[in-house]
Amino acid sequence: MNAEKKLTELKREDIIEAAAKEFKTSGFRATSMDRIAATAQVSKRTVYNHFASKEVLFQAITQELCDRAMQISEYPYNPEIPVRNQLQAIARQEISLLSSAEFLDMVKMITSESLASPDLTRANFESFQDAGIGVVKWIIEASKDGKLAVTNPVIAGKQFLALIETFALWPQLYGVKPIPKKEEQQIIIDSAVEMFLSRYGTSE
Amino acid sequence: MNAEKKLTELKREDIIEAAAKEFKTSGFRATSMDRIAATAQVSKRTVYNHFASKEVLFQAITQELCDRAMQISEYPYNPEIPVRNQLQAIARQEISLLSSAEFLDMVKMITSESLASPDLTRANFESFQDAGIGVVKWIIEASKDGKLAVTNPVIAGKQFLALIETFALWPQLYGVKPIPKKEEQQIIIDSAVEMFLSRYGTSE
DNA sequence: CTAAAAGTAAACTCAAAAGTGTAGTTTATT
DNA sequence: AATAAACTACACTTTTGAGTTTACTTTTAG
Repeated sequence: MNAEKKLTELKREDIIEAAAKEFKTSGFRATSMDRIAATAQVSKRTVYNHFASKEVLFQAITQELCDRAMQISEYPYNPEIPVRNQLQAIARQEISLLSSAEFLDMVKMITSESLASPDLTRANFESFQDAGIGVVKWIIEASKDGKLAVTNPVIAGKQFLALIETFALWPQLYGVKPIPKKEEQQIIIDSAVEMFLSRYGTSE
Repeated sequence: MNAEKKLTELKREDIIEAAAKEFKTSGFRATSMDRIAATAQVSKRTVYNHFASKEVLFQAITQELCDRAMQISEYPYNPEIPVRNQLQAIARQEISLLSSAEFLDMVKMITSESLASPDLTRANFESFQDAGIGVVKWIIEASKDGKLAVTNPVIAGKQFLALIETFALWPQLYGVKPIPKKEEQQIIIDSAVEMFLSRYGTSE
């Protein structure tokens, strides 16, 4: 009787799924364990049998979402392709991450909690810290190859991401603007790449 | 017996001051009315005599802080001064706003609440919306004067602010970095101005 | 001086929500 | 079939915090 997953595993998944949904829509404090149990269609006691406390459950979820969202950001430099094209590709990649509802929900969730209780989300920030590192590496390689004139790659990397985030992350985080559509994304990409290359591009 | 302010006015100010302090450090939900009363050295009943509810008190405070923080952002264009210098002045002004602990506390406060309950802080966003408008106006004037080659002033304005905020606002909001010191501020200003002019500067 | 207006302390109601204990039921394993 | 492990319903304790009531004191204004 083990063709399917064991009951206890199924329950655990139900709980995680329900909690993720509730935390995303309402945040940590506004979500009660009773509600999570109800949504998961599971006894509250079962929730506590799997997760010792609300905080443990929250961290389990954010950490998993965080890891999943962050793993897509290595950009190998390729000397055969013009830097402009590579930059566009990087920007496209970044913007597609920012434009996923899942990512945005996670940022909201973590932001709203981190401001109130920094300890709860400290682990997540370690992930975020390294978010821009892929771009920086790429910039260093491109500079070595003489295709960019960058003296401070970390600053340059942040600038590049800032030019994207100011249109495709912060306004959405505050609910001021919806996630940009394809054409808007293209405008954002072009404006960022154009500015970056104006500043740091060489001959080309 | 009216040489000084009336008692009731003093009490009201004490309450506002205490509430502002508590909301700033702990946010809306984590701050209790008992605590505000204690900090203000006032009876809890007195708090409720002045402010009908916690929300009313919160909105009174954020709105005032918001108005105060936002009024400093008109940048008249001056054709006699090189655009580079004017841009530096604008950047300095912006960064000095972002670098005030008061402003940052307010952003934290409003952010953490707005993500959990958007209604509570909707009024504040109207103020924020117009934050970048002074820069945009300046860019338009400078373009008319032929000193900048900008096709979309709104985008350009956002980009300029983004280049500052990515170093002097977002990291501080998330508690990752402290408010930048004078020398760091200068680096931020220079990097933003340099990039902006590389992209949009004319002859010069 | 006196009445009204405002403040005070402390006990109170009420609701929400975290987490626990228990007794009984279902599922899995041997 | 029997036993252990997991789940369930539900009652329970405890804490926290918003907002109120009450009985009393202080301040202000006529």
